[in-house]
Amino acid sequence: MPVDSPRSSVFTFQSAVHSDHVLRCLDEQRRRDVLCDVTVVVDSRSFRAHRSVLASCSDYFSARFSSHGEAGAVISLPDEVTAEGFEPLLQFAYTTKLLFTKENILEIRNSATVLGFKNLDNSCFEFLIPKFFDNTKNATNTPRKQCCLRKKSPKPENETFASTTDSDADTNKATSHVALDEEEQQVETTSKLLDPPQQSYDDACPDMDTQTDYSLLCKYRKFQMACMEASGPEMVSMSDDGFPLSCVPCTSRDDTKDLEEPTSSKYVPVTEGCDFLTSGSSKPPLSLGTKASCCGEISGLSCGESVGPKKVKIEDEAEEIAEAGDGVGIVSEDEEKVVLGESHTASDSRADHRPGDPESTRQLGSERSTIEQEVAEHLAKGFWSEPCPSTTKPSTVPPNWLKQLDLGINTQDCPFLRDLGAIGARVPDCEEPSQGALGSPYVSSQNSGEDSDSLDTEGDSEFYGSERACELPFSVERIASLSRNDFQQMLKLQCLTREQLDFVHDVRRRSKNRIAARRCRKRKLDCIHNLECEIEKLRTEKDKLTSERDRLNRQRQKTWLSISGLYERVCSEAALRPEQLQVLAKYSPSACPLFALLSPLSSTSAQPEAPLEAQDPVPACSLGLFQAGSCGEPSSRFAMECGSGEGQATPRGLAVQCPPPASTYSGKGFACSTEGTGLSAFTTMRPEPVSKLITDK
DNA sequence: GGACGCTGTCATCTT
DNA sequence: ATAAGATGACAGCGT
Repeated sequence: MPVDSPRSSVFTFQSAVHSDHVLRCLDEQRRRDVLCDVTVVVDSRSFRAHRSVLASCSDYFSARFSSHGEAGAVISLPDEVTAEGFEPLLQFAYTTKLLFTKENILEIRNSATVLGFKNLDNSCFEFLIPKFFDNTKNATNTPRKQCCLRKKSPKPENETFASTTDSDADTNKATSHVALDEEEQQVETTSKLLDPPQQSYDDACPDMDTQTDYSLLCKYRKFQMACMEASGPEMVSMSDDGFPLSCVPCTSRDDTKDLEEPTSSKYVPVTEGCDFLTSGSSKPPLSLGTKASCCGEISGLSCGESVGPKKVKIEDEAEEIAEAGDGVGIVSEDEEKVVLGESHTASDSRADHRPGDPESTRQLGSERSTIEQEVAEHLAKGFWSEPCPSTTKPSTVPPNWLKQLDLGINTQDCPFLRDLGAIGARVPDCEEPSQGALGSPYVSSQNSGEDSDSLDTEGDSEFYGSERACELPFSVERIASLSRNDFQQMLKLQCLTREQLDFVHDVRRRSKNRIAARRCRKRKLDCIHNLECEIEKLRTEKDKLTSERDRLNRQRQKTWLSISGLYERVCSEAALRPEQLQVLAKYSPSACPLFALLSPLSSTSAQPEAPLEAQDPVPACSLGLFQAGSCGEPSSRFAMECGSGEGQATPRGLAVQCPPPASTYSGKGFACSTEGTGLSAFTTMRPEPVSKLITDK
């Protein structure tokens, strides 16, 4: 039931080639070193570039340029960035194409992470790397998951990301970093100035090694808390990722399948210019690259998997991309080549689609997202609902949604439905309109006809009864994507009935909730993934510490044996009586190598009953006493007082029974320390003379 | 046919 | 007070 509300059409012209042209010119300028205003030095190699381009692509450069102003004509990148990793990124910045090989993808990924390369974040690598490397076998060889590296990615301190909330920031601030290994500490230092770019579900993508960003996950409070409890503050500090166009880190069935069948797709370097791929297989081409997704879901799709069940995923991806604003895509041309490229929207889709090919259109339609369908519907209705008389349903449109659309138009006469497959890559309203056919501009109408939410959802279908009569002059996407103010303003501009208003609000509510649910689920998955990552990391750390402890124990035993030998020797030569040794120990200055003086005793009365090996390897404190004693710290008096009575006057026994000094973990191993508890305790317990000596010192 | 995972939706709570 | 977002619970659907 059409509503006789005034309808005004707004048309948008958008050049499909302008952005490409600009980028090409910039790339050309870069190659000719024209107008380049910065030199980037990596690994002693220099790259000329434009600041604006670098800053546009990289959070790191953005921060550097903004903080250094015009000062830095030459920029040296952090050590984490290698020329091998940076060069492809630079090329990507100017061409939207990332050329990589199995050999350098890790370098690229690491560089991209450190530099906070937008649109190329982890999800892409997250999908690809596991395919390159056996994730299970080489878990330790592949770069640490993003949750552990995220901090390495610089981000301007004041930069905000959609996914970064205040609470996130607070959490990060509150996070205390435990000692990391040197590398991490180094990076961490850098990161303090330049926080990692956090691509959120709305603007980013994780990685499979998904370096999912914990700061992003901070929204997921309960999980975050659980994470923090489970792994301590370090965890948060070490995690990161945004959900850069967040691709779910291979958590879907399809991803799993991909991982399980790594040979299903081959990834080899692709020649430049191999931009968008046409399906090399016999199956109809999929214009998946259009909505550019870095996720394995879509790329997996293009790699030969059954596409039928993917419909929802495509939609999902499309919406996420829509939210993200800029997509990252793995455009698989065939199973032999892989290129990462930014979305170029509809044009690509159109290129793949075979207009007029019913089979192609049918399959495309069945795979196409509901949003795309809606867009097509709106576009179609916007132009044709009035002029087109109700006729038979076109055969080129999937019947399942023709039923819902019930457009009552002849799609053969309607270019939008006729070429429905080409519209799939449309960018949501929140962005600029997508590009039209290849090389040609297209005209879109924001004046759409009947509104509809996701056509494939159960709840929505209810609306296609009475509510379908609510012909709204804007799209569902628009309803959902507009800000509150814009939304209200748009409603004010329209003369809508109460029914329509309710419908619109309901559509908006459900649409947003749908997206929120996706985010929520993604966060859960990311949290799980991060926890797994952290577990793995902690296991590695534990192994490392265990081996370090064993090494130190061996070293301590060795030292003990060595000193014992000296003991024996000195004691036998001095032949002092125990009483003499006690007196001597009591009043000896701390600088005096007391043990050497006391050692004669050990040779006579302090022979350990059990072999040294059988004892608890020389207690830490004993070595500490030796060391400290040699430099004048503890006195024998203290050593004797500490004794529990078994070894009383025997130097070795005293040493063995002395309470171990406080041990602290320095991150590199255990170290005995008399700091704090040590020296102060000595000072307190020592007889006056010795105490005074220490104090004087 | 049941288990399982994914997704959308609703209700409720928090921000 | 309201809107938006987060999240648990539920149901439908496909595998």
